[in-house]
Amino acid sequence: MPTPQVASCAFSDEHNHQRCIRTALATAERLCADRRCRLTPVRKRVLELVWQSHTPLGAYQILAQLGDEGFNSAPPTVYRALEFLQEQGLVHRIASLNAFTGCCAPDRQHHGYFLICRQCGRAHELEGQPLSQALREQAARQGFMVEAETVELTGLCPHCREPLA
Amino acid sequence: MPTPQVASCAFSDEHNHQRCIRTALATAERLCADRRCRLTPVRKRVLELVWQSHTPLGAYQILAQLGDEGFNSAPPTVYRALEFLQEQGLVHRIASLNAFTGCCAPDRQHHGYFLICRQCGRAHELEGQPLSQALREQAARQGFMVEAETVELTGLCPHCREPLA
DNA sequence: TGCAAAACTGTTATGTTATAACAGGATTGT
DNA sequence: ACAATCCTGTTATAACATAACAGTTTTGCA
Ligand SMILES: [Zn+2]
Ligand SMILES: [Zn+2]
Ligand SMILES: [Zn+2]
Ligand SMILES: [Zn+2]
Repeated sequence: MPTPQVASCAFSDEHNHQRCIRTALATAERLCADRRCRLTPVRKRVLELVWQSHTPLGAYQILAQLGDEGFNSAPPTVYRALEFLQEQGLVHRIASLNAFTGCCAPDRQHHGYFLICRQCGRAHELEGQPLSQALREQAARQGFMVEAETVELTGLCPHCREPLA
Repeated sequence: MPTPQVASCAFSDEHNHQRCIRTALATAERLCADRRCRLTPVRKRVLELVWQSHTPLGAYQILAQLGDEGFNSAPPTVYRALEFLQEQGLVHRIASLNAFTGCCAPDRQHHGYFLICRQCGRAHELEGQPLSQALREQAARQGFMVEAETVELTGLCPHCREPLA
């Protein structure tokens, strides 16, 4: 039986996001078990907070929420949790926002490509194997060996365009 | 007669980089004159410093150099200059490095795509009309209107790969 | 079970990047 | 000359991120 997939839901109107969150956490639990790494309470809670937000969260926003809940709330706590979650492919860092968002396909090998709405702040993840191909060809022509990709497109999402049309 | 083009020279070994800098500054002067905007001394000097560096410069690195030269050296000085230069398309900000680099084709309409070497720190600008096309198609399928693109590929440049081969 | 190594967390301090807000000066067009 | 605009100086602070070291928990193995 295939893994339940969490779709990138940033621009989808009607859906039960609680379910997205539960699925994401369940997938994370399973992946960490498979990989023999530990999804500790702080790490799990950080992942949950990231998923609960409808826009990418800054480290200090996460930190503030952790503090309200009695967790330790010094910066290293949250940066360490985020580092772990990134290593496991459970969250992506969005460089142009200095913020973090849940990965919509943590059990698949991919790069995170994002459409980021400047109006509502939501970030939609594209799973971009085709893009990857085109980018790598350009790079190869220069003799460059690509190891990591940052692809972030900023603009207006379908909802935020609508009023203007 | 066409505009003299400044090539992206980050990964090219043998060239007279002083000439690159002079050309970049001359092009900037001309563009600003055409556009009736002012390439003031600080702005010009910031652009020159950015071009002089073989790797993208952080704002505070620029600031330090300005300070040594008797310019005012509080952060807003350099951030304002950089903002102007970005608006005029004379420099690009590299989000994944929090750093700035001179644009290699300021008189052409384009997005800055970068190959960034994690070893030597150099950043090579690709003028990526073809990429742009592929990216926009993906976005269009989602109903997303792209306004700005951040495309930064990190890895090893031709020179830094060589010793490993 | 007992122990050592490894992994994780707590804590303090500091480094780095970026902007807000307001005052003053230079430039431009009329 | 004057007003509007643009540019710069200055102080303060916000936002983002890591270093370094101490202590605890977990894990694997004798
Ligand atoms: Zn992802
Ligand atoms: Zn939107
Ligand atoms: Zn450019
Ligand atoms: Zn290199």
